[in-house]
Amino acid sequence: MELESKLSQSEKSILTIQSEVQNTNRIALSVDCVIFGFDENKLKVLLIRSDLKKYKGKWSLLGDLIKPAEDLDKSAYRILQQRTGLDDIYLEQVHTFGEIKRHPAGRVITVAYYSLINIQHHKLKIYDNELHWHDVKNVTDLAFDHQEIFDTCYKRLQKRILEHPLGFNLLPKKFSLRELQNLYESILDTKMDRRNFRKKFFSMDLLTDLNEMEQDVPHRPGKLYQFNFKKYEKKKKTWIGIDF
Amino acid sequence: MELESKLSQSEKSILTIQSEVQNTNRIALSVDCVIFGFDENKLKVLLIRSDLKKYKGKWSLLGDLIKPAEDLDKSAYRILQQRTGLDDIYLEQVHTFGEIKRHPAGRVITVAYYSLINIQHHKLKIYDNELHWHDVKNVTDLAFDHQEIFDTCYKRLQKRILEHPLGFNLLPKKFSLRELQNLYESILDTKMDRRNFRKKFFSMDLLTDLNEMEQDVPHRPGKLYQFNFKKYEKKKKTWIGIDF
DNA sequence: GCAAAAGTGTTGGAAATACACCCATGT
DNA sequence: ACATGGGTGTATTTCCAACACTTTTGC
Repeated sequence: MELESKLSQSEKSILTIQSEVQNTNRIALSVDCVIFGFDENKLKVLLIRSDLKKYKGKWSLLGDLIKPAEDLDKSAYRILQQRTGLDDIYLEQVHTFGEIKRHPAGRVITVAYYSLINIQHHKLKIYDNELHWHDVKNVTDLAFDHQEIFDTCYKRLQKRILEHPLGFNLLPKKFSLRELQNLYESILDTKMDRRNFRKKFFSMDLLTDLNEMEQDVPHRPGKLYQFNFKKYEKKKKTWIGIDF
Repeated sequence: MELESKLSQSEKSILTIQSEVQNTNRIALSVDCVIFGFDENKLKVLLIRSDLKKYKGKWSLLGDLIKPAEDLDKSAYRILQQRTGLDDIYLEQVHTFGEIKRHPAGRVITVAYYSLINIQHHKLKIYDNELHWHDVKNVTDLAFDHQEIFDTCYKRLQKRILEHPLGFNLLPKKFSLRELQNLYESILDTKMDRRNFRKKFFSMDLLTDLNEMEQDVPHRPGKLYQFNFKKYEKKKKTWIGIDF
Protein backbone atom coordinates (compact mmCIF):
# COMPACT_ATOMS: atom_id res chain seq x y z
CA MET A 1 0.00 0.00 0.00
CA GLU A 2 1.61 3.06 1.43
CA LEU A 3 2.20 5.66 -1.19
CA GLU A 4 -0.47 4.70 -3.59
CA SER A 5 -3.11 4.22 -0.98
CA LYS A 6 -2.39 7.41 0.83
CA LEU A 7 -2.81 9.29 -2.36
CA SER A 8 -5.60 7.31 -3.80
CA GLN A 9 -8.53 9.13 -2.31
CA SER A 10 -7.26 11.99 -0.24
CA GLU A 11 -5.21 13.76 -2.83
CA LYS A 12 -6.56 12.88 -6.22
CA SER A 13 -7.83 15.92 -8.03
CA ILE A 14 -11.26 16.08 -9.54
CA LEU A 15 -9.60 16.07 -12.91
CA THR A 16 -7.82 12.84 -12.23
CA ILE A 17 -11.03 11.28 -11.08
CA GLN A 18 -12.90 12.62 -14.05
CA SER A 19 -10.33 11.16 -16.34
CA GLU A 20 -10.54 7.79 -14.65
CA VAL A 21 -14.31 7.84 -14.70
CA GLN A 22 -14.43 8.74 -18.34
CA ASN A 23 -11.66 6.62 -19.69
CA THR A 24 -9.66 3.89 -18.14
CA ASN A 25 -11.97 2.36 -15.64
CA ARG A 26 -15.30 1.84 -17.27
CA ILE A 27 -17.08 -1.47 -17.20
CA ALA A 28 -20.27 -2.76 -18.76
CA LEU A 29 -23.18 -3.13 -16.35
CA SER A 30 -26.36 -5.09 -16.68
CA VAL A 31 -29.51 -5.75 -14.73
CA ASP A 32 -30.93 -9.26 -14.38
CA CYS A 33 -34.43 -9.87 -13.07
CA VAL A 34 -35.77 -12.92 -11.34
CA ILE A 35 -39.45 -12.54 -12.12
CA PHE A 36 -41.68 -14.59 -9.85
CA GLY A 37 -45.27 -15.52 -10.50
CA PHE A 38 -47.77 -17.84 -8.85
CA ASP A 39 -50.00 -20.14 -10.81
CA GLU A 40 -51.57 -23.57 -10.36
CA ASN A 41 -50.52 -23.35 -6.74
CA LYS A 42 -46.89 -23.26 -7.71
CA LEU A 43 -44.26 -20.60 -7.56
CA LYS A 44 -42.94 -19.87 -11.02
CA VAL A 45 -40.12 -17.91 -12.55
CA LEU A 46 -40.03 -16.35 -15.98
CA LEU A 47 -37.05 -17.45 -18.09
CA ILE A 48 -35.89 -16.94 -21.63
CA ARG A 49 -33.87 -19.19 -23.90
CA SER A 50 -30.29 -18.16 -24.17
CA ASP A 51 -29.29 -17.34 -27.70
CA LEU A 52 -25.58 -17.65 -27.16
CA LYS A 53 -24.01 -20.69 -28.72
CA LYS A 54 -22.08 -21.37 -25.55
CA TYR A 55 -25.34 -21.77 -23.65
CA LYS A 56 -27.44 -23.27 -26.43
CA GLY A 57 -30.56 -24.80 -25.05
CA LYS A 58 -30.18 -23.33 -21.61
CA TRP A 59 -32.49 -20.91 -19.95
CA SER A 60 -31.51 -17.57 -18.56
CA LEU A 61 -32.90 -14.67 -16.59
CA LEU A 62 -34.26 -11.59 -18.23
CA GLY A 63 -31.76 -8.84 -18.37
CA ASP A 64 -30.20 -6.10 -20.38
CA LEU A 65 -27.33 -3.67 -20.27
CA ILE A 66 -27.84 -0.52 -18.32
CA LYS A 67 -27.77 2.57 -20.43
CA PRO A 68 -25.26 5.20 -19.44
CA ALA A 69 -27.99 7.72 -18.66
CA GLU A 70 -30.38 5.39 -16.90
CA ASP A 71 -30.94 4.92 -13.19
CA LEU A 72 -30.47 1.44 -11.85
CA ASP A 73 -34.04 0.87 -10.74
CA LYS A 74 -35.34 2.47 -13.91
CA SER A 75 -33.36 -0.02 -15.86
CA ALA A 76 -34.95 -2.90 -13.99
CA TYR A 77 -38.40 -1.42 -14.51
CA ARG A 78 -37.67 -1.03 -18.19
CA ILE A 79 -36.81 -4.71 -18.51
CA LEU A 80 -39.96 -5.71 -16.73
CA GLN A 81 -42.06 -3.35 -18.78
CA GLN A 82 -40.59 -4.65 -22.00
CA ARG A 83 -40.94 -8.27 -21.05
CA THR A 84 -44.25 -8.38 -19.29
CA GLY A 85 -46.01 -5.23 -20.38
CA LEU A 86 -46.67 -4.48 -16.74
CA ASP A 87 -46.01 -1.31 -14.79
CA ASP A 88 -46.18 -0.85 -11.14
CA ILE A 89 -44.46 -4.01 -10.14
CA TYR A 90 -42.88 -4.97 -6.86
CA LEU A 91 -39.14 -4.93 -7.30
CA GLU A 92 -36.24 -5.36 -4.94
CA GLN A 93 -32.55 -5.12 -5.59
CA VAL A 94 -30.75 -8.13 -4.18
CA HIS A 95 -27.08 -8.35 -4.98
CA THR A 96 -24.45 -7.38 -7.50
CA PHE A 97 -22.42 -10.09 -9.17
CA GLY A 98 -19.05 -9.16 -10.53
CA GLU A 99 -16.85 -12.16 -11.24
CA ILE A 100 -14.46 -11.20 -13.96
CA LYS A 101 -15.28 -14.06 -16.27
CA ARG A 102 -18.94 -14.39 -15.65
CA HIS A 103 -20.00 -13.31 -19.14
CA PRO A 104 -18.47 -14.64 -22.35
CA ALA A 105 -18.78 -11.31 -24.13
CA GLY A 106 -16.35 -9.64 -21.74
CA ARG A 107 -16.46 -8.08 -18.34
CA VAL A 108 -20.04 -7.43 -17.35
CA ILE A 109 -21.08 -6.74 -13.81
CA THR A 110 -24.73 -7.40 -13.16
CA VAL A 111 -27.15 -6.09 -10.57
CA ALA A 112 -29.76 -8.68 -9.66
CA TYR A 113 -33.37 -7.85 -8.80
CA TYR A 114 -36.33 -10.00 -8.06
CA SER A 115 -39.86 -8.99 -8.83
CA LEU A 116 -43.29 -10.28 -7.98
CA ILE A 117 -46.07 -10.14 -10.49
CA ASN A 118 -49.64 -11.24 -10.71
CA ILE A 119 -49.43 -13.91 -13.33
CA GLN A 120 -53.10 -13.60 -14.36
CA HIS A 121 -52.61 -10.04 -15.48
CA HIS A 122 -49.52 -11.06 -17.20
CA LYS A 123 -50.67 -14.13 -19.05
CA LEU A 124 -52.13 -12.24 -21.95
CA LYS A 125 -48.94 -10.41 -22.58
CA ILE A 126 -46.39 -13.05 -23.39
CA TYR A 127 -45.93 -12.78 -27.09
CA ASP A 128 -42.48 -14.20 -27.26
CA ASN A 129 -42.43 -17.97 -27.36
CA GLU A 130 -38.85 -18.04 -26.17
CA LEU A 131 -40.21 -16.92 -22.81
CA HIS A 132 -41.52 -19.50 -20.42
CA TRP A 133 -42.77 -19.82 -16.87
CA HIS A 134 -40.88 -22.52 -14.97
CA ASP A 135 -41.65 -24.13 -11.66
CA VAL A 136 -39.00 -22.91 -9.28
CA LYS A 137 -38.53 -26.50 -8.16
CA ASN A 138 -37.28 -27.43 -11.60
CA VAL A 139 -34.93 -24.56 -12.17
CA THR A 140 -31.46 -26.00 -12.66
CA ASP A 141 -28.46 -25.39 -14.79
CA LEU A 142 -29.21 -21.91 -16.05
CA ALA A 143 -26.91 -20.10 -18.45
CA PHE A 144 -24.08 -17.83 -17.28
CA ASP A 145 -24.02 -17.56 -13.49
CA HIS A 146 -27.78 -17.24 -13.50
CA GLN A 147 -28.29 -20.28 -11.34
CA GLU A 148 -26.40 -18.58 -8.55
CA ILE A 149 -28.30 -15.37 -9.10
CA PHE A 150 -31.60 -17.21 -9.09
CA ASP A 151 -30.71 -19.09 -5.90
CA THR A 152 -29.70 -15.90 -4.16
CA CYS A 153 -32.88 -14.12 -5.16
CA TYR A 154 -35.10 -17.03 -4.22
CA LYS A 155 -33.53 -17.24 -0.79
CA ARG A 156 -34.02 -13.54 -0.38
CA LEU A 157 -37.68 -13.87 -1.27
CA GLN A 158 -38.10 -16.69 1.24
CA LYS A 159 -36.64 -14.50 3.92
CA ARG A 160 -38.55 -11.36 3.01
CA ILE A 161 -41.90 -13.11 2.86
CA LEU A 162 -41.46 -13.92 6.56
CA GLU A 163 -40.78 -10.30 7.40
CA HIS A 164 -43.13 -8.40 5.16
CA PRO A 165 -46.48 -9.16 3.57
CA LEU A 166 -45.31 -9.25 -0.02
CA GLY A 167 -47.46 -12.15 -1.03
CA PHE A 168 -50.32 -10.04 -2.28
CA ASN A 169 -48.16 -8.95 -5.23
CA LEU A 170 -48.35 -12.49 -6.52
CA LEU A 171 -52.08 -12.93 -6.03
CA PRO A 172 -55.17 -11.50 -7.65
CA LYS A 173 -56.75 -8.60 -5.81
CA LYS A 174 -59.29 -10.95 -4.31
CA PHE A 175 -58.11 -14.21 -2.86
CA SER A 176 -59.14 -16.86 -0.40
CA LEU A 177 -57.15 -17.83 2.64
CA ARG A 178 -56.45 -21.19 1.09
CA GLU A 179 -54.80 -19.46 -1.87
CA LEU A 180 -52.78 -17.31 0.49
CA GLN A 181 -51.63 -20.32 2.43
CA ASN A 182 -50.80 -22.22 -0.75
CA LEU A 183 -48.68 -19.27 -1.76
CA TYR A 184 -46.73 -19.29 1.49
CA GLU A 185 -46.33 -23.01 1.37
CA SER A 186 -44.99 -23.00 -2.14
CA ILE A 187 -42.61 -20.12 -1.55
CA LEU A 188 -41.27 -21.66 1.61
CA ASP A 189 -41.59 -25.24 0.44
CA THR A 190 -43.27 -26.33 3.63
CA LYS A 191 -46.64 -27.28 5.06
CA MET A 192 -48.42 -25.19 7.62
CA ASP A 193 -51.28 -25.85 9.97
CA ARG A 194 -54.42 -24.32 8.51
CA ARG A 195 -55.95 -23.13 11.76
CA ASN A 196 -52.74 -21.56 12.98
CA PHE A 197 -52.18 -19.89 9.64
CA ARG A 198 -55.61 -18.31 9.73
CA LYS A 199 -55.17 -17.21 13.29
CA LYS A 200 -51.85 -15.63 12.47
CA PHE A 201 -53.14 -13.64 9.55
CA PHE A 202 -56.32 -12.53 11.21
CA SER A 203 -54.44 -11.44 14.29
CA MET A 204 -52.24 -9.24 12.13
CA ASP A 205 -55.35 -7.51 10.91
CA LEU A 206 -54.05 -6.94 7.41
CA LEU A 207 -56.92 -8.49 5.50
CA THR A 208 -60.17 -6.86 4.49
CA ASP A 209 -63.11 -9.23 4.39
CA LEU A 210 -64.89 -8.54 1.12
CA ASN A 211 -68.03 -10.45 2.08
CA GLU A 212 -67.76 -12.30 -1.17
CA MET A 213 -67.34 -15.96 -1.85
CA GLU A 214 -65.35 -18.00 -4.28
CA GLN A 215 -67.32 -19.05 -7.37
CA ASP A 216 -67.38 -22.32 -9.23
CA VAL A 217 -65.32 -24.34 -6.83
CA PRO A 218 -66.20 -28.02 -6.43
CA HIS A 219 -66.47 -27.72 -2.67
CA ARG A 220 -67.66 -25.35 -0.05
CA PRO A 221 -66.63 -21.87 -1.26
CA GLY A 222 -64.28 -19.78 0.84
CA LYS A 223 -64.50 -16.12 1.65
CA LEU A 224 -62.52 -13.62 -0.39
CA TYR A 225 -60.14 -11.08 1.07
CA GLN A 226 -58.02 -8.14 0.07
CA PHE A 227 -54.78 -6.88 1.58
CA ASN A 228 -55.18 -3.81 3.72
CA PHE A 229 -52.13 -1.64 3.60
CA LYS A 230 -53.19 1.21 5.79
CA LYS A 231 -52.75 -1.08 8.73
CA TYR A 232 -49.35 -2.36 7.78
CA GLU A 233 -46.27 -0.28 8.69
CA LYS A 234 -47.40 0.25 12.24
CA LYS A 235 -46.12 -2.94 13.67
CA LYS A 236 -42.74 -2.71 15.27
CA LYS A 237 -41.02 -4.86 17.80
CA THR A 238 -40.51 -3.35 21.21
CA TRP A 239 -37.82 -5.42 22.77
CA ILE A 240 -35.07 -6.67 20.58
CA GLY A 241 -34.50 -10.36 20.39
CA ILE A 242 -31.40 -12.12 19.19
CA ASP A 243 -32.24 -15.02 16.97
CA PHE A 244 -29.38 -16.83 15.39
CA MET B 1 -41.62 -1.87 -26.31
CA GLU B 2 -42.51 -4.23 -29.06
CA LEU B 3 -39.89 -4.60 -31.70
CA GLU B 4 -36.89 -3.53 -29.76
CA SER B 5 -37.75 -5.57 -26.73
CA LYS B 6 -38.49 -8.69 -28.63
CA LEU B 7 -35.14 -8.49 -30.25
CA SER B 8 -33.18 -7.20 -27.37
CA GLN B 9 -32.17 -10.41 -25.76
CA SER B 10 -33.45 -13.26 -27.79
CA GLU B 11 -31.90 -12.37 -31.09
CA LYS B 12 -28.87 -10.26 -30.43
CA SER B 13 -25.73 -11.91 -31.64
CA ILE B 14 -22.70 -12.38 -29.49
CA LEU B 15 -20.97 -9.83 -31.67
CA THR B 16 -23.57 -7.21 -31.00
CA ILE B 17 -23.33 -7.87 -27.31
CA GLN B 18 -19.58 -7.78 -27.41
CA SER B 19 -19.66 -4.49 -29.16
CA GLU B 20 -22.04 -3.04 -26.61
CA VAL B 21 -20.01 -4.38 -23.76
CA GLN B 22 -16.82 -2.99 -25.13
CA ASN B 23 -17.97 0.33 -26.42
CA THR B 24 -21.18 2.14 -25.98
CA ASN B 25 -22.44 1.03 -22.63
CA ARG B 26 -19.59 1.18 -20.20
CA ILE B 27 -19.89 2.95 -16.91
CA ALA B 28 -17.45 3.67 -14.10
CA LEU B 29 -17.92 1.53 -11.01
CA SER B 30 -16.68 2.04 -7.50
CA VAL B 31 -16.78 0.30 -4.17
CA ASP B 32 -17.53 2.19 -0.96
CA CYS B 33 -16.90 0.64 2.44
CA VAL B 34 -18.61 1.44 5.69
CA ILE B 35 -15.94 0.29 8.12
CA PHE B 36 -17.24 -0.29 11.61
CA GLY B 37 -15.17 -0.50 14.76
CA PHE B 38 -15.96 -0.63 18.46
CA ASP B 39 -14.05 1.42 21.00
CA GLU B 40 -14.77 3.15 24.30
CA ASN B 41 -18.05 1.26 24.31
CA LYS B 42 -19.19 3.03 21.22
CA LEU B 43 -19.76 1.91 17.68
CA LYS B 44 -17.51 3.85 15.32
CA VAL B 45 -17.14 4.26 11.61
CA LEU B 46 -13.97 5.13 9.73
CA LEU B 47 -14.29 8.19 7.50
CA ILE B 48 -11.98 10.26 5.37
CA ARG B 49 -12.08 13.93 4.51
CA SER B 50 -13.39 14.60 1.08
CA ASP B 51 -10.90 16.41 -1.11
CA LEU B 52 -13.40 17.64 -3.65
CA LYS B 53 -14.07 21.33 -3.52
CA LYS B 54 -17.78 20.70 -3.78
CA TYR B 55 -17.69 18.74 -0.54
CA LYS B 56 -14.95 20.70 1.22
CA GLY B 57 -14.90 19.91 4.89
CA LYS B 58 -17.25 16.99 4.65
CA TRP B 59 -16.46 13.43 5.48
CA SER B 60 -16.89 10.53 3.17
CA LEU B 61 -16.67 6.77 3.09
CA LEU B 62 -13.59 4.95 1.94
CA GLY B 63 -13.84 3.88 -1.63
CA ASP B 64 -12.15 3.58 -4.94
CA LEU B 65 -12.88 2.74 -8.53
CA ILE B 66 -13.02 -0.91 -9.45
CA LYS B 67 -10.33 -1.95 -11.83
CA PRO B 68 -11.48 -3.60 -15.04
CA ALA B 69 -9.78 -6.85 -14.16
CA GLU B 70 -10.69 -6.98 -10.49
CA ASP B 71 -13.44 -8.99 -8.82
CA LEU B 72 -15.95 -7.02 -6.82
CA ASP B 73 -15.14 -8.49 -3.44
CA LYS B 74 -11.44 -8.30 -4.19
CA SER B 75 -11.85 -4.64 -4.79
CA ALA B 76 -13.47 -4.16 -1.42
CA TYR B 77 -10.72 -6.16 0.25
CA ARG B 78 -8.12 -4.07 -1.50
CA ILE B 79 -9.62 -0.88 -0.14
CA LEU B 80 -9.69 -2.30 3.36
CA GLN B 81 -6.17 -3.59 3.07
CA GLN B 82 -4.90 -0.25 1.83
CA ARG B 83 -6.72 1.76 4.44
CA THR B 84 -6.38 -0.33 7.53
CA GLY B 85 -3.51 -2.66 6.79
CA LEU B 86 -5.73 -5.55 7.83
CA ASP B 87 -6.47 -8.76 6.00
CA ASP B 88 -9.05 -11.27 6.83
CA ILE B 89 -11.84 -8.92 7.59
CA TYR B 90 -15.54 -9.52 7.78
CA LEU B 91 -17.15 -7.98 4.75
CA GLU B 92 -20.68 -7.98 3.39
CA GLN B 93 -22.03 -6.48 0.23
CA VAL B 94 -25.13 -4.45 0.95
CA HIS B 95 -26.51 -2.52 -1.98
CA THR B 96 -25.60 -0.87 -5.24
CA PHE B 97 -26.32 2.81 -5.69
CA GLY B 98 -26.70 4.09 -9.20
CA GLU B 99 -28.38 7.48 -9.34
CA ILE B 100 -27.21 9.20 -12.47
CA LYS B 101 -26.00 12.36 -10.79
CA ARG B 102 -24.64 10.92 -7.59
CA HIS B 103 -21.02 11.78 -8.34
CA PRO B 104 -19.80 15.15 -9.60
CA ALA B 105 -17.10 13.59 -11.77
CA GLY B 106 -19.63 11.87 -13.98
CA ARG B 107 -21.66 8.70 -13.89
CA VAL B 108 -20.31 6.39 -11.23
CA ILE B 109 -22.26 3.47 -9.88
CA THR B 110 -21.10 2.30 -6.50
CA VAL B 111 -21.35 -1.01 -4.71
CA ALA B 112 -21.59 -0.54 -0.95
CA TYR B 113 -20.07 -2.92 1.58
CA TYR B 114 -19.84 -2.81 5.30
CA SER B 115 -17.03 -4.36 7.25
CA LEU B 116 -16.33 -5.13 10.87
CA ILE B 117 -12.87 -4.77 12.29
CA ASN B 118 -11.19 -5.08 15.62
CA ILE B 119 -10.23 -1.53 16.31
CA GLN B 120 -7.41 -2.46 18.70
CA HIS B 121 -5.50 -4.25 15.99
CA HIS B 122 -6.18 -1.42 13.73
CA LYS B 123 -5.21 1.48 15.92
CA LEU B 124 -1.53 1.22 15.16
CA LYS B 125 -2.10 1.40 11.48
CA ILE B 126 -3.75 4.71 10.84
CA TYR B 127 -1.01 6.82 9.36
CA ASP B 128 -3.18 9.18 7.43
CA ASN B 129 -4.47 12.03 9.53
CA GLU B 130 -7.29 12.64 7.12
CA LEU B 131 -8.78 9.40 8.40
CA HIS B 132 -10.86 9.48 11.53
CA TRP B 133 -13.07 7.21 13.62
CA HIS B 134 -16.48 8.79 14.20
CA ASP B 135 -19.20 7.79 16.61
CA VAL B 136 -22.00 6.45 14.49
CA LYS B 137 -24.38 8.63 16.47
CA ASN B 138 -22.72 11.75 15.13
CA VAL B 139 -22.51 10.80 11.51
CA THR B 140 -24.45 13.36 9.54
CA ASP B 141 -24.18 15.20 6.32
CA LEU B 142 -21.57 13.10 4.56
CA ALA B 143 -20.28 13.94 1.09
CA PHE B 144 -21.89 12.59 -2.09
CA ASP B 145 -24.75 10.25 -1.29
CA HIS B 146 -22.65 8.67 1.42
CA GLN B 147 -25.13 9.50 4.14
CA GLU B 148 -27.69 7.32 2.44
CA ILE B 149 -25.13 4.60 1.91
CA PHE B 150 -24.07 4.77 5.52
CA ASP B 151 -27.65 4.65 6.76
CA THR B 152 -28.41 1.65 4.60
CA CYS B 153 -25.33 -0.21 5.78
CA TYR B 154 -25.92 0.61 9.40
CA LYS B 155 -29.47 -0.65 9.22
CA ARG B 156 -28.22 -3.80 7.58
CA LEU B 157 -25.73 -4.34 10.37
CA GLN B 158 -28.45 -3.84 12.98
CA LYS B 159 -30.51 -6.47 11.29
CA ARG B 160 -27.71 -8.93 10.73
CA ILE B 161 -26.44 -8.77 14.28
CA LEU B 162 -29.81 -10.13 15.39
CA GLU B 163 -29.57 -13.03 12.99
CA HIS B 164 -25.92 -13.97 13.12
CA PRO B 165 -23.20 -13.69 15.72
CA LEU B 166 -21.07 -11.16 13.92
CA GLY B 167 -20.18 -9.21 16.99
CA PHE B 168 -16.97 -11.06 17.65
CA ASN B 169 -15.43 -9.41 14.61
CA LEU B 170 -15.57 -6.12 16.44
CA LEU B 171 -14.15 -7.40 19.72
CA PRO B 172 -10.77 -8.61 20.85
CA LYS B 173 -10.35 -12.37 20.89
CA LYS B 174 -11.00 -12.41 24.60
CA PHE B 175 -13.88 -10.41 25.96
CA SER B 176 -16.19 -10.24 28.92
CA LEU B 177 -19.93 -10.58 28.73
CA ARG B 178 -20.26 -6.96 29.72
CA GLU B 179 -18.24 -5.94 26.67
CA LEU B 180 -20.36 -8.15 24.48
CA GLN B 181 -23.54 -6.65 25.84
CA ASN B 182 -22.16 -3.13 25.47
CA LEU B 183 -21.46 -3.96 21.86
CA TYR B 184 -25.00 -5.12 21.20
CA GLU B 185 -26.43 -2.17 23.02
CA SER B 186 -24.41 0.31 21.04
CA ILE B 187 -25.09 -1.30 17.70
CA LEU B 188 -28.80 -1.51 18.38
CA ASP B 189 -28.97 1.71 20.38
CA THR B 190 -30.94 0.09 23.14
CA LYS B 191 -30.64 -1.23 26.66
CA MET B 192 -30.97 -4.88 27.48
CA ASP B 193 -31.53 -6.78 30.68
CA ARG B 194 -28.23 -8.18 31.85
CA ARG B 195 -29.56 -11.46 33.17
CA ASN B 196 -31.60 -12.17 30.09
CA PHE B 197 -28.70 -11.28 27.85
CA ARG B 198 -26.42 -13.71 29.66
CA LYS B 199 -29.02 -16.43 29.60
CA LYS B 200 -29.56 -15.94 25.90
CA PHE B 201 -25.91 -16.19 25.01
CA PHE B 202 -25.13 -19.09 27.28
CA SER B 203 -28.12 -20.99 26.00
CA MET B 204 -26.81 -20.58 22.46
CA ASP B 205 -23.66 -22.27 23.54
CA LEU B 206 -21.40 -20.21 21.31
CA LEU B 207 -18.98 -19.00 23.92
CA THR B 208 -15.94 -20.78 25.26
CA ASP B 209 -15.14 -20.02 28.85
CA LEU B 210 -11.41 -19.30 29.00
CA ASN B 211 -11.18 -19.53 32.76
CA GLU B 212 -9.45 -16.21 32.78
CA MET B 213 -10.45 -12.97 34.40
CA GLU B 214 -10.33 -9.35 33.37
CA GLN B 215 -7.26 -7.51 34.68
CA ASP B 216 -6.92 -4.04 36.13
CA VAL B 217 -10.58 -3.19 36.32
CA PRO B 218 -11.71 -1.00 39.22
CA HIS B 219 -14.40 -3.46 40.26
CA ARG B 220 -15.00 -7.14 40.45
CA PRO B 221 -13.38 -8.67 37.37
CA GLY B 222 -15.49 -10.62 34.90
CA LYS B 223 -14.70 -13.86 33.18
CA LEU B 224 -13.28 -13.84 29.69
CA TYR B 225 -14.77 -15.71 26.76
CA GLN B 226 -14.05 -16.54 23.15
CA PHE B 227 -16.49 -17.18 20.31
CA ASN B 228 -16.86 -20.81 19.42
CA PHE B 229 -17.62 -21.27 15.79
CA LYS B 230 -17.79 -24.99 15.56
CA LYS B 231 -21.11 -24.86 17.28
CA TYR B 232 -22.62 -22.17 15.14
CA GLU B 233 -24.27 -23.10 11.83
CA LYS B 234 -26.30 -25.91 13.31
CA LYS B 235 -29.22 -23.96 14.55
CA LYS B 236 -32.21 -23.93 12.30
CA LYS B 237 -35.84 -23.20 12.93
CA THR B 238 -38.23 -26.09 12.55
CA TRP B 239 -41.55 -24.47 12.01
CA ILE B 240 -41.66 -21.29 10.05
CA GLY B 241 -43.03 -18.22 11.70
CA ILE B 242 -44.34 -15.17 9.95
CA ASP B 243 -43.26 -12.01 11.66
CA PHE B 244 -44.17 -8.77 10.03
C1' DG C 1 -16.35 0.55 54.11
C1' DC C 2 -17.78 2.07 49.87
C1' DA C 3 -18.36 2.24 44.95
C1' DA C 4 -18.98 -0.54 40.80
C1' DA C 5 -19.89 -4.09 38.25
C1' DA C 6 -20.22 -9.51 38.38
C1' DG C 7 -22.95 -13.15 39.06
C1' DT C 8 -27.28 -15.73 39.76
C1' DG C 9 -33.28 -17.91 39.57
C1' DT C 10 -37.98 -17.47 39.54
C1' DT C 11 -42.29 -16.27 37.93
C1' DG C 12 -46.19 -14.62 34.97
C1' DG C 13 -47.79 -13.78 30.48
C1' DA C 14 -47.84 -14.17 25.57
C1' DA C 15 -47.26 -16.64 21.55
C1' DA C 16 -46.60 -20.90 19.15
C1' DT C 17 -48.05 -25.47 18.43
C1' DA C 18 -50.74 -29.56 18.13
C1' DC C 19 -54.92 -31.34 17.40
C1' DA C 20 -60.62 -33.01 15.68
C1' DC C 21 -64.99 -32.09 14.48
C1' DC C 22 -68.94 -30.10 11.91
C1' DC C 23 -70.40 -27.36 7.59
C1' DA C 24 -71.44 -25.96 2.75
C1' DT C 25 -71.09 -26.89 -1.84
C1' DG C 26 -70.77 -29.72 -6.45
C1' DT C 27 -71.22 -34.01 -8.40
C1' DA D 1 -74.60 -39.80 -0.27
C1' DC D 2 -70.12 -38.62 -0.77
C1' DA D 3 -65.95 -36.10 -1.68
C1' DT D 4 -63.66 -31.85 -1.01
C1' DG D 5 -62.00 -28.29 1.28
C1' DG D 6 -64.07 -24.32 4.62
C1' DG D 7 -64.48 -22.94 9.04
C1' DT D 8 -63.77 -23.00 14.11
C1' DG D 9 -61.64 -23.60 19.76
C1' DT D 10 -58.84 -25.40 23.33
C1' DA D 11 -55.07 -27.30 25.98
C1' DT D 12 -50.11 -27.59 26.23
C1' DT D 13 -45.72 -25.97 25.79
C1' DT D 14 -42.18 -22.86 24.93
C1' DC D 15 -40.11 -18.53 24.93
C1' DC D 16 -39.85 -13.84 26.48
C1' DA D 17 -39.58 -10.30 30.02
C1' DA D 18 -39.58 -8.41 34.37
C1' DC D 19 -37.39 -8.27 38.46
C1' DA D 20 -33.45 -7.98 43.52
C1' DC D 21 -30.02 -9.50 46.14
C1' DT D 22 -25.31 -11.20 47.20
C1' DT D 23 -20.28 -11.29 45.81
C1' DT D 24 -15.78 -9.65 44.49
C1' DT D 25 -12.53 -6.46 43.53
C1' DG D 26 -10.02 -1.58 43.70
C1' DC D 27 -9.68 2.44 46.04
